[in-house]
Amino acid sequence: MAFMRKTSEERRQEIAAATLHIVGEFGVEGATMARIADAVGISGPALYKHYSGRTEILEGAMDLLLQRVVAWLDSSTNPNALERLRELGDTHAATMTTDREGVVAPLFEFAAAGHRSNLTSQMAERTRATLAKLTAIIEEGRDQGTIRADVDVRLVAWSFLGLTWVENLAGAEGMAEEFVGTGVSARMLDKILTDIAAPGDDSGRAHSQDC
Amino acid sequence: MAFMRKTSEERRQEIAAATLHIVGEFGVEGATMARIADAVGISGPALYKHYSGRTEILEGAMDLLLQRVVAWLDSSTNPNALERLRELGDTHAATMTTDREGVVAPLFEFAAAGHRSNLTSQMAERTRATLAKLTAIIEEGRDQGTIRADVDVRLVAWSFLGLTWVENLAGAEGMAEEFVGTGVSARMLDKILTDIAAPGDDSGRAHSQDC
Amino acid sequence: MAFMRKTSEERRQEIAAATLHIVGEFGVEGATMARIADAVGISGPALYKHYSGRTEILEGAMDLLLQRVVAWLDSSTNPNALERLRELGDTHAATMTTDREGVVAPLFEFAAAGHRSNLTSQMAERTRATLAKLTAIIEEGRDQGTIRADVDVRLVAWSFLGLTWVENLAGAEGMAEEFVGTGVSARMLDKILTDIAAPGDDSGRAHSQDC
Amino acid sequence: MAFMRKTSEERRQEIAAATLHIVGEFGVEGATMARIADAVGISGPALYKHYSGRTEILEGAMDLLLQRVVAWLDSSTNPNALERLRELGDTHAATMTTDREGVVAPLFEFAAAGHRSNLTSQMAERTRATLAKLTAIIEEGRDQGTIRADVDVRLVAWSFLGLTWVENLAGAEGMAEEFVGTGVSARMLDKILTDIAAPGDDSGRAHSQDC
DNA sequence: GATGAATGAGCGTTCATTCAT
DNA sequence: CATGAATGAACGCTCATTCAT
Repeated sequence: MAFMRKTSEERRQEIAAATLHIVGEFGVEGATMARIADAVGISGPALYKHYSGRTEILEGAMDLLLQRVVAWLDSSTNPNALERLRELGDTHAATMTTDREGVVAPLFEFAAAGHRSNLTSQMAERTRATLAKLTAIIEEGRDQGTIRADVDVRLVAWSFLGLTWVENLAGAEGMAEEFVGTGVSARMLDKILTDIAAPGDDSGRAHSQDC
Repeated sequence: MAFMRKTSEERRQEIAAATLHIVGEFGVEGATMARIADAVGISGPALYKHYSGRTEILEGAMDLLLQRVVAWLDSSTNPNALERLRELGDTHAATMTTDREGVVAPLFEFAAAGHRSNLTSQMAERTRATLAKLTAIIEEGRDQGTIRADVDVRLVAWSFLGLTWVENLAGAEGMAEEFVGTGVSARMLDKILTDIAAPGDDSGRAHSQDC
Repeated sequence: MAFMRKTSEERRQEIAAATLHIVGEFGVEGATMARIADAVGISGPALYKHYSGRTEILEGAMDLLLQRVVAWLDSSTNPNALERLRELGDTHAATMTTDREGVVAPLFEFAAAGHRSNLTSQMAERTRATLAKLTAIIEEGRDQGTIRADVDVRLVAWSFLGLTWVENLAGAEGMAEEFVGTGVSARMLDKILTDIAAPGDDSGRAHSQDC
Repeated sequence: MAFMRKTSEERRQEIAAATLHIVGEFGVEGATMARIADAVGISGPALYKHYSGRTEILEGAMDLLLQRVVAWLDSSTNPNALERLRELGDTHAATMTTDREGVVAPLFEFAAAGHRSNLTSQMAERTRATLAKLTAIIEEGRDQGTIRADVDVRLVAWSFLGLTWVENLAGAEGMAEEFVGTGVSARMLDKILTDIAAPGDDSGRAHSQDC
């Protein structure tokens, strides 16, 4: 049990996951081969049996990250698109405190490192994919009548995505408590959703009172 | 106060400024002593005559950054607080393309690096100062009647600050064109301001149509 | 002798041959286990089933090389010893351009690496064998009257061997064209042979004019 | 005395010399940064204060080598060109046993490594320079009447250079004793010089008896 | 008081070799 | 018995920092 040899695919996943965690904790540049190897429990050069080099490991970590983001976006099966958005927002805010290193932290680190490493294009691509997914949800809501017809879809998608970013940044700056904990973040989400909720639909927990 | 003591102080400023620029271009971890010394024109260990080490230099750079942020917040002298917010937002969006390295880029880099260097607390402090300043402006607007009385001041301050953050992150991810260039960012700003504009006040360039 | 025992022996030969080629192309230090395994088509530690380690593989390659050198020395069956020497010289110069990797290149590489690996003694042995063979040819020529009786046999043997070495070194330095291509090498061979040709024997294509 | 700081130029020379020696002993690929640093008495990365990297160190070593070769070629001031050649040959054979690592060994190693590293062109250039210098000496001898007029200058130059190469290779193969020690090398030099000596000139110590 | 020399820690990577499977 | 996983040593190189000068 102690010194079990793992198969390559297991190891690859293990390495990617460990790297993702390390990126979340120490940043992309802090994700050194030694730290990764240490986290996996193997020794330095052994990483090269599973990946061709550090870059490929980082790419593998990004792939895993992407999967997790997709999983997040698919995590809500609520048929009501507006409700779905709210649940996504709630989930994101929740993971800010429960599993930062798993998704939001590395996501942010990759984005931050993006314009220096050559990972930029990949991150931009991923971001666009996320935007597209959000856009699709909003349009679905518009079609099903839960979201107002005159809504600026791109504006809303960016607002939603932006909110998650700000949560991340606040977390990175050690202000998660002040932004998320005190409910500011939740009120911002509420505002976004209330503003786009179709009249008569009470999916949004609160309503803008007089508009 | 002393006569020629300024030489050293000038050098400190020079070093801080150079460091800030380098941080904007290469990130916090890319701000190596060699690069800084090179940019200042002195070379190598001479930096230790003015600062006790790399950390202190970075702190000095952050101090300078803070000054610049304050200068930005004070850059508009418009008596109308609502208008002032709009001008600040416009200025930020503008500097995204004109002088990224000067303020927004290093600001973002410091925030990004924050939670692993020991600069976090300082950044949080700076962020709180900015929030306080924004809060003051909003309250001023409320008092002068240009901003609605029932506005959630903290929510608005965070929304405004968050918008600048998202602009930065979009820029870092190479998506400035898609977010700022296509006007999404401007529409988000407009939405924030329109929502808080006192009825009858037309400081906001556009109005939400039916509210 | 055994029936299917040849498989292993074949593999050994295969490995030795591949190694020889690699040594010719990348040098002794460039003959890595990975490259050898790759060339043979098996991969990695399988080599240890046939050889005890890298050193033994290199020794195996040298053995094969020795065989090939012997084959070269035996390649001419011309009964006239003087002619035989000329043919050997011509063959060597020819292989410089046609099959460098097969013999001359690895031969040179092993010689070059000799004094730091522990292969030196083997190479010296091989060299002595070659010298002995050349000596035998020269003495045979002397006995059959095609080579002058008063010739300094060791001097001639070394001169001949030295010429092949210089051809190799010139090739290694990228000066094959200047040394072999322009006929300098051929004239040196001619000079050696003319000087030792017995008077009246016209085996040498040219004659020293005034002796 | 113990920890004296050396000036850069001293160190550069020191490093080049040490590298040359190491190349002579361990080959070009064996000239590792650690070994060089060790030989100089400084520690690894300190080398980068004087050279930009390993390649530049190797080039520096080659420069030094070139100087030494030139010094060798200029070491004889004998007005008689034929005598000069003999003295050069004698000196070379002598250094084979007295200071192998200083010149001949590294010279050979660089030549041997040449076709793999990108030092080839430099070595070829150096070789051509040496050939040119030898050619000049031979032509000078022809003009002054100590060397026969009908001599093939290029052939002689290559023969002479080739002899030094063979001495080197023999040394590398551990056969210096058999080639140089027993006088074979000296007789080869004698033969070259005797063959080109102008009739009546007895600069050559020995004469071929009957030609 | 500024500089050049030097260092120790650490980086990503390669290689010959071992061992469980 | 051949392979894939793993390792320890070593490689060239970068960096923040110290210290003699």
